[in-house]
Amino acid sequence: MRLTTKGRYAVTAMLDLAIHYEDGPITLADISQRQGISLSYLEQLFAKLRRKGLVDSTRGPGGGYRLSRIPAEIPVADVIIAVDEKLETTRCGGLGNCQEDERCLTHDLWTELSDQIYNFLSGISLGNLVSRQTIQDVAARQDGNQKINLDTVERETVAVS
Amino acid sequence: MRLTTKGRYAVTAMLDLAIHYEDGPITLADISQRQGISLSYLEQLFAKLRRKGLVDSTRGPGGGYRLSRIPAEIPVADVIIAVDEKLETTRCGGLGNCQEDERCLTHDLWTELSDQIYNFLSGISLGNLVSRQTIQDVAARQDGNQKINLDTVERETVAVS
DNA sequence: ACTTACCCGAGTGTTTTAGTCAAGTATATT
DNA sequence: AATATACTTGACTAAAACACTCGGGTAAGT
Ligand code: FES
Ligand code: FES
Repeated sequence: MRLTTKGRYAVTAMLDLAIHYEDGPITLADISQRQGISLSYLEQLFAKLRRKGLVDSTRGPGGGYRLSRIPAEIPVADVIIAVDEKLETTRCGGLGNCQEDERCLTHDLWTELSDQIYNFLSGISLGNLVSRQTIQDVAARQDGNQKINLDTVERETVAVS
Repeated sequence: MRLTTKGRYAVTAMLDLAIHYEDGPITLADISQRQGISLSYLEQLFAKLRRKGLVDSTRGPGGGYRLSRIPAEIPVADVIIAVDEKLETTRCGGLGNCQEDERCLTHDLWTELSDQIYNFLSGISLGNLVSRQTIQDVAARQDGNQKINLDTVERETVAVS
């Protein structure tokens, strides 16, 4: 298994989408600002999320991304797998052939661990996360900061023009 | 979290030691042969395992490594941590500061996942693994192959001399 | 027309991985 | 004492993975 920023960013971005689920399409620029993830990198991630059918996109002004299903129906595991991170800890990829085509000593252990991880992450949906108080708190802080940042930008823009 | 061959090899090697726990010191050459792990790489891993006090070493002919405690008292988690693989899935390393010194949206999720993984791997000891039938089967196969390989080497040596 | 915002592929510096290699030290056997 | 065994240490490296960036495109709204 490897859980890197790719998988973490994907879940973070999808969770942002879940939090603002009622607000219509959300632009990547918004997510980038709120979550502190580079816009170009987000584009890369959302290309995969779209291909896997987890999000729908609308182009042009007023466009953006939205979840293809309600948040409660999107397990975290699906998001991570969509961006190509495997929740697999075996060396053989489940084939049981990593020692000269036969199973190695620890194959069963890693298989059990993988199941454990997969079960945990499929048991938690985006909707589940959104309803948590601690996450609402962070979201509120981010929306506040974003507003402040926008105000600043606006003021600066005015000052320049 | 990253679970790579380093961690997997460490557990495999330690399990080999646990299986042959009653046979006195085991040489890295034996483990290398049975488990198909490069000798030099094993040396690197065992340097860490020794520093962390998981194995004891004896030098010279008849020497080798042995577990410092009985297999039942060595959890798999300890072995993985000993070779520097972190069972941590947060980006912040548990500090809760990965978004401009504040906690990010997904911090709690990764913390729970880390706990889940840690609990699973500390609940399983080398002794526990040794007692499993599937693992005994693999071990038996390996001992068989090793004997065959040794016979071959012996025959070849005789043939050459 | 013009702006917004998604779409796509290629490229790139840095870090990690998965080892190797060489030289040295302690111990046991002959 | 000589020799072989086996642990000990440190430095080194090719190749892969990571975490992005850049540049140009296309569709939709106003
Ligand atoms: S991990 Fe599956 S055979 Fe080794
Ligand atoms: S993972 Fe801990 S703050 Fe982001």
